[in-house]
Amino acid sequence: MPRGNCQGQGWWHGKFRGCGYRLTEGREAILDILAKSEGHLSAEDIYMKVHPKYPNVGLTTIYRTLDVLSGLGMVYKLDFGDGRARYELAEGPKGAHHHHHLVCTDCNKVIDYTDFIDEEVELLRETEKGLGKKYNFKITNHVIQFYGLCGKCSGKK
Amino acid sequence: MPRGNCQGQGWWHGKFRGCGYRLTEGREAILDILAKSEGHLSAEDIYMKVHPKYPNVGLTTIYRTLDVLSGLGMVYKLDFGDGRARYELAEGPKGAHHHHHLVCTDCNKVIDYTDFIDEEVELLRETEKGLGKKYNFKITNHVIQFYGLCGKCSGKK
DNA sequence: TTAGTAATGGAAATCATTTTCAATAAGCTT
DNA sequence: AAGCTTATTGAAAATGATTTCCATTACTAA
Ligand SMILES: [Mn+2]
Ligand SMILES: [Mn+2]
Ligand SMILES: [Zn+2]
Ligand SMILES: [Zn+2]
Repeated sequence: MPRGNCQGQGWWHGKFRGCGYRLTEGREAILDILAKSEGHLSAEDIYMKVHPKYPNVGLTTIYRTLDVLSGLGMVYKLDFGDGRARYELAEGPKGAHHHHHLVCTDCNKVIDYTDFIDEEVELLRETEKGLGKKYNFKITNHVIQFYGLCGKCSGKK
Repeated sequence: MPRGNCQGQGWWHGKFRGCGYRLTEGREAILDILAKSEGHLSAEDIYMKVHPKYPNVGLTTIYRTLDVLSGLGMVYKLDFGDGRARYELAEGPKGAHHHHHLVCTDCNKVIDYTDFIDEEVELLRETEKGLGKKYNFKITNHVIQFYGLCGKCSGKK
């Protein structure tokens, strides 16, 4: 039963099974919600969405599954500073959609942006290579977030 | 008593007072610890260090002060995924020391790096300008972190 | 002084996430 | 199809970082 690092091929059935995980109703439900919701959902958000159709899937399973998924690199666990973790699919059914985030520190609005992504990604690639070598790190991921005030919030009091 | 956004001049006495905050023993102690510790301290870490000398400063005050400080932009509140917030001074007594982070997802070791900082900062400046205009955001801060396995952890089992 | 208000600490409350544990279900082997 | 092994599960309880309460104290300005 090979666990651990199982970067694999296609979509989830195979990936899951290939890594020794069992494919259960709850796990599929969660993945489905993540795939179609296209947002930044908290564990509880997901629970709310899964519950109507699968009332027997508990919050604990949501947390556990999210953990497995982010361990497999299928899901990113994000922190926007609002006290709860948020999750998004690493890549949709039809390929990646790499983006970074713009976060309003006042109302917590989050914008996905892809502008400048190419330049950023290129620089990141080089940086990762350089840092990896210099500090002997095997870099697998990065986070770039800009914080500030959205239009609505900067025109407040 | 002008509160809120008080981006100011020099070092803390002035900044604090200028923003209508009172400079108290506890606050000074916390700032001192942050200034000399040069790490990524949690609220409790700070409490531990402050307590011997100022046994009458409570954890609650640590949290409150840290909040004020990050509100003033004097301190960065960081999340490395280990379940507690960590703090670092935004700029030391002798000027800024802008850096980004390299985080081991296994042992939570954190490395401050300044390599590539110039290129990164330049790109960030442009990106901020572009994003700010396009999304009508007043960007005040950014976070760049690379995640991966440190040498020790990548050579594990 | 004196009043007005900011700041404090200790205890209690919050609340997201984890842990425990007995029950159940997946996938594999007959 | 039935049995077996063990991953997975849900509910409830535990955890633990951060907040909130509130009565008390410390500043500041007039
Ligand atoms: Mn996103
Ligand atoms: Mn740092
Ligand atoms: Zn906003
Ligand atoms: Zn490590």
